Amino acid sequence: MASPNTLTSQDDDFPRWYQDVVAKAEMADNGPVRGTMVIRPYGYAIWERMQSELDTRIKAAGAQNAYFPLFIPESYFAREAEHVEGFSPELAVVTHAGGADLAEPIVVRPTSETVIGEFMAKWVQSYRDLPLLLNQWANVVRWELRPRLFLRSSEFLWQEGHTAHASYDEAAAYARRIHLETYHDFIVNVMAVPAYVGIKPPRERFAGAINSLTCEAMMRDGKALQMSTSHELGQNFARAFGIVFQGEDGQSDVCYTTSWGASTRLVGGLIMAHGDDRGLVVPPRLAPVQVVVIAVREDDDVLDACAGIYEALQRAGVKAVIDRGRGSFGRRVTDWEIKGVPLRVELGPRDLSNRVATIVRRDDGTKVTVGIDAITATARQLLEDVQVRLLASATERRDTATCDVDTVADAIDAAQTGFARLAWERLGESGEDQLNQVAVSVRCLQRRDGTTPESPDEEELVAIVAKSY
RNA sequence: CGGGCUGUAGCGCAGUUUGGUUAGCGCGCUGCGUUCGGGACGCAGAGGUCCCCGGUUCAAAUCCGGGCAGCCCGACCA
Repeated sequence: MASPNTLTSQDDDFPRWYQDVVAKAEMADNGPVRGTMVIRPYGYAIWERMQSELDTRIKAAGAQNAYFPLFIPESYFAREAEHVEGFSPELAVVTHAGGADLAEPIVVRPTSETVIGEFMAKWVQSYRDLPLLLNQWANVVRWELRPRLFLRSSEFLWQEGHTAHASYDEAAAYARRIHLETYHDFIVNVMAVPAYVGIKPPRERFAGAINSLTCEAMMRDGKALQMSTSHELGQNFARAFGIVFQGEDGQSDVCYTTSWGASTRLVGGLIMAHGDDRGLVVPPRLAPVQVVVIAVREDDDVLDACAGIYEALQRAGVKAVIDRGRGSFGRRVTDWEIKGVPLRVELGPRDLSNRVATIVRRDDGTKVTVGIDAITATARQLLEDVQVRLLASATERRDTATCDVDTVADAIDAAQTGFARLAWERLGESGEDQLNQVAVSVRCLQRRDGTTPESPDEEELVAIVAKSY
């Protein structure tokens, strides 16, 4: 087994454990439908935890869940010029249904600004209807040229938020709030992945957006992965779809809209940010299973003791499962390691007679022997330690692989192994061209203190430059 | 669409250069037994349109011609 630097499937370095645990390793064998992906139950359990954590934060930001159609009339796309231009090449279009050719082709949604815009126009009449804060959990389809497991599959699951506001400032503030309080908070505090926050340079923006905010993480091979985006759409979509409201003064005005999303790509990001040669490493706050209680042997007394430990853990709010001791010990241990379960409690007859158990950490492999009565307290403390250590070590890896440079040539050089940081005004259009020619791009623009700027026109911005997935 | 490469059992591969009994190996799978404190072992089994079509030949996974599919690097991108 090799390090999980990439999610390619033909490579000698391909970590085979993805296939066992998380997803079907190669894209699903699905005839001419290329690049679809099968997520196995354990991988999906991780995604469900991501959904749950994100959904809580989305609701805290006031948005409500809703659902909109999978099929979108092709004409909707034509209404926003940049949007149609950006998405046309990757649309899957239905031209035939119900045994006949359709009068108008139907697009399988690649994202839902257009349908949701259509409905927002109906729903918004008055300033009293604003802000309208919607979110949907859905699958979308993008016929990408080169699919990649988890990172760019033809079909993927995500959450897409869509909001309409009465003013530019309010819309911008909301996009920023989602960017920081929903996405960045989740990525850092739950996934334990340090992410650079910032805005996209104009050429990297979402098609139709006036500003795109992004969280960019570094994978173990030094490449960048966009973990989430939040877009200020200005009045572009609102004008195209007629999302208009009457203000307190009686005047009609066009709304300002936002959209924002995070996808199953996050599962790929998790694998590549924390995984090691032994398999997945899932941070405790994200883990569907935080502690596995392993019976070293299938023995009644041992099983009783395991059940007691399990119940005590559950009572303390720890997500635990019992491995009941069928099969060889080594094999079972390895299986739990591959799944990245943060802690395992090993208990056998010898331990039982001494009233102790061994707790092993997945992240660094260290073992401690503790009295049976102390297991819950120790486990809770260790879970906290693991969470902290994962973020700290990922941050250290990222920081040592981020170089400050002064020239485009040095940036390209640094981007071969990590990130480069240089003054945005040093780069300019021509610098960006030079980067793009060698598959390097500006991932985001930040202020000098690392915070997210309002626009690319702010003074003294720095560009984070890297190769990306 | 450019540049590389590959199609043989569920998965990973050898065999193809130099055509030759019944097409092999590892993992996985089924059964029985012994095991079980770090990926166990023995024995017995199941499992194949050798990508497709055509040609050469006594004989084709192997040679020739033509297709098709997939993977990797690039353009596109959550």
